[in-house]
Amino acid sequence: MIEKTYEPGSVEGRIYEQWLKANAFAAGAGAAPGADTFSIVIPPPNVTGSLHVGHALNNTIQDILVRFNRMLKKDVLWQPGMDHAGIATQMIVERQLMEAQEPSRRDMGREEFLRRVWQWKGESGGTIMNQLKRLGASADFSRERFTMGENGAPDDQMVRAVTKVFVELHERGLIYRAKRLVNWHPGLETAISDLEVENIEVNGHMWHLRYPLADGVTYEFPIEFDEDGRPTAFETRDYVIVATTRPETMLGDSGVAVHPDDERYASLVGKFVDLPLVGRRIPIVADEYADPSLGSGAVKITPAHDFNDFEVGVRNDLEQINIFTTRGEIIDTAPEAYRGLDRFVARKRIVVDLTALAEENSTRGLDHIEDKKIMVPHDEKSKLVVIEPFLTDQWWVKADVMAGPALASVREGRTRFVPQQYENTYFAWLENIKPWCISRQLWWGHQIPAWYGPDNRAFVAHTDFEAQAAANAHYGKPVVLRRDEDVLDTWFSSALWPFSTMGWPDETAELKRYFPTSVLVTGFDIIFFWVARMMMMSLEFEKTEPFHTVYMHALVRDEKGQKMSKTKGNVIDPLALIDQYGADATRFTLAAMAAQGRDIRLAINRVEGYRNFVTKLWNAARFLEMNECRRVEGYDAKANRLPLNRWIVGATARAATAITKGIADYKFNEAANAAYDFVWGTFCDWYVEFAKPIFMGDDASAKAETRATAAYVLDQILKLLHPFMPFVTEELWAETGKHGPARDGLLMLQEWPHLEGLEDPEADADLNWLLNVISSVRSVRTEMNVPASAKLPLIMVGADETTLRRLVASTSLITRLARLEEISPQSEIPSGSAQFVVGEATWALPLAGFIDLEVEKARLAKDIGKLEGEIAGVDKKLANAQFVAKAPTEVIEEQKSRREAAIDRRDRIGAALARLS
RNA sequence: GGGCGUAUAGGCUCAGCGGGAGAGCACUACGUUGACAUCGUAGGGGUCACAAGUUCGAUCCUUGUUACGCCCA
Repeated sequence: MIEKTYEPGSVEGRIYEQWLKANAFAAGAGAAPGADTFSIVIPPPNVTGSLHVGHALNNTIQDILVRFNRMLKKDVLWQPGMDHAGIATQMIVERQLMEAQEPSRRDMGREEFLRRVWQWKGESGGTIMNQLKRLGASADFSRERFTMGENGAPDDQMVRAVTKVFVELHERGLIYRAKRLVNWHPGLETAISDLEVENIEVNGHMWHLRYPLADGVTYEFPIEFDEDGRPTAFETRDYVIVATTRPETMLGDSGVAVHPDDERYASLVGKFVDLPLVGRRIPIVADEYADPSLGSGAVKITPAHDFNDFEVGVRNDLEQINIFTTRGEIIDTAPEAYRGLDRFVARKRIVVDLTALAEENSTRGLDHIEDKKIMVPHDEKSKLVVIEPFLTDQWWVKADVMAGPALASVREGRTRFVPQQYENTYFAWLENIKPWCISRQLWWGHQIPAWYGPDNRAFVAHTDFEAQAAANAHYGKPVVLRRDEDVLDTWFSSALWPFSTMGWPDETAELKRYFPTSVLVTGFDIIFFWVARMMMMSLEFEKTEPFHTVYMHALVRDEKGQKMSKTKGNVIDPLALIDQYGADATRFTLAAMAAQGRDIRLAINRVEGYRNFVTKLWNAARFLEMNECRRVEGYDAKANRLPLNRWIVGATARAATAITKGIADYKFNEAANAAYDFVWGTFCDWYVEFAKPIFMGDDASAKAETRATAAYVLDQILKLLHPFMPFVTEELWAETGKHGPARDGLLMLQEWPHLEGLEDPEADADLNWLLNVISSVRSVRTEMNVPASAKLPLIMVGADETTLRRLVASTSLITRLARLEEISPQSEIPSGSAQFVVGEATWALPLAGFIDLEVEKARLAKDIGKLEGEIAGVDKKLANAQFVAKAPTEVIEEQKSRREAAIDRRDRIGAALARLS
């Protein structure tokens, strides 16, 4: 017996265990012999992560695709795994050490610290994998991979993959080491990539500083102008004014730049200024970077602490003077007064000191301060720490070179984006890509396979043994090597994910079978971080694209359209949704709202609505069971006699087509809605209602056919809904399997319905007529305020043979569903009746003494008004010679038949109205 | 500043689309109906942001404007 209520909480865990026990998620489970493959690699969630609603959407979509393709009997692999998430994970463990008042990372040393991180990873990392299981994810968890492998050891396959890629890219000249400005995180004391920096606009200031000219040099600076902007008055100055948003960087100034065409300063190029507070003599250079229209037109140049200034410095051979420690404090080579000060403290101190200078001498020190909105680089994760351009030695990937093939793949259609518009985003970034800084000054991650000799020459090699050999050969004697302490950017290893998870660099069977993958499902926010880099790495090492299709799904926002964030407190926890409404309702909601190219505003009431849908399905199945609708061995859906049953199998076929097409086109909302409409709006609302009188009647053969058909259609529904709602469908599959022929296994391994050829236009016409009559009676009853309890007679006038035949076949149905007393064909409409028109016939509900004539007249008049409007519209079109001449004939025919139908209807209703007065 | 996207029911969340404006929620009325009140039946409600253009015909295509969102600088 199917329970009275469906309780997801008690069913889901049990069903999931059954799937696991049956090994139904394993690669190739249920596949037809020799079937095509379908493979997906999961976007590996951070090992520190927990399931948020974005993951829920991402994995719901993957699971729908995977379950669908598995039911198509393909050889399916959904490859799961996690990312070691270098920075995030290291921070978590460091914080734990701090909270437990244990020795810090540096105090305990690298080896012990890493042991602790692995320990933590083993204990509490991977929560998210269990949370994915709650969602119903059918990934092959036996193949779970981690970006750092089992234990991070050099001979671990995942580590070998990274090492091989690094070494070979280095050999090919695509990885190099160089001293460049990087985005430096002074809190974490590591470099980060430009993608991990977020520029945030803040209210800042522009400080205008006077730099005195050296060697007694003066010049004439224009201070008044005529209408045409020509200078009319000058003053003699022995200083230049430079403007900066970061006064503290003046400690590292090594030049002042003016534009080569700026006449005001032409005489100063090649002269020097004495840097205030520091006393350094620095040159004035001409460089096009200086914009004459901004501020005074002269800019201070700090090559070691600004990306633009760095370039200016290189062009003009200016010194690169670093003024910060790795923690963003002023270094000891700076003037004593500032040593050891934090960046922002130093800024204040310098402004104070420059102000003091100005008070002593009005041609020195601070000129003035201007309020200005400025863009400040922040750490993209915390959005709190200001990122510092910092000069260090780092490892870089020549991303611009590798971008070429990655661009070509998409341009030439070997990989396509869905929706396509994201290709533009991809192109725009790859066309302007900058070198990728891949080294991080962390401990948690893939340690860079480079060893340094006594003179700091780097030997890049697969193993220390190999490096040692190379070094010994190079120096001609045994030397002591020191391994690079740094690790690689997390995204370096994630970039290899589609093939490293399949065993690369070993030539495994999986790699051969499942790579390249079929589709990547991910959010657009990691196109650059991940998608583009997987493309580059795969094309470089496997000479093929890692996936044929990239499906980009939307961002999930709250119902007001705001990004969910912990600080805003508007986070919807998918696990809470699953607890409250069930995994199926949660999944169905996400799928139903996943329209392409549009953000999802998740509204709880939608989840509630789809929870109700789960209940509806449950109850329908329960009703069928109660009415002994059992599957029949050898049932043939094409052999039905009753129009009702011929109609429903045809409608099922249409629904199957729509759902199949929706999933295949990545239009999950269309598939979900087609399923919802069919199951609720057609199967439950009409078919089951029509079936009731048959079940209660005594026509044994009709009863048998309808029972068998109902059971058959329910089976199809369970299959069609399974990718969206795996739990409730699997449970009902088992319940309905208790009667009738034995099931051959789990629903998730059944074959997807192929129902072509079941459509039956004749039955459709019969049933549409029936729906129409019943709806019309119901509508009239409501509008006439007829109590639901009142059973009325229905009179039909002017029916043709078809209608009579239909009426004979369906009298009991109509009587029941429209709550009638009896139905009789008559030759005349009784006076005082409410009337309506279906087809050629006019129908009447004799309500004399009961209906309000005026209300009925108004109702009919309103209908006529609508029809008149429609007729007028069509007439106008048909009267237009251009329309008749140019519109396609089928459109014209359609308009004509619409017009006829409307006129016919209007006339009949008009006649009904006339009878009332 | 450059790029991308979105504007559809007097409320909310959203479909759709070159020829007849849709769903769910909310709302109103009714509910003695042997699956389901997590329900049923019916109903009200939109000049599809604004303007111009293309077209026989525009909610849909083009351009512009406005508003909002996102990405990049």
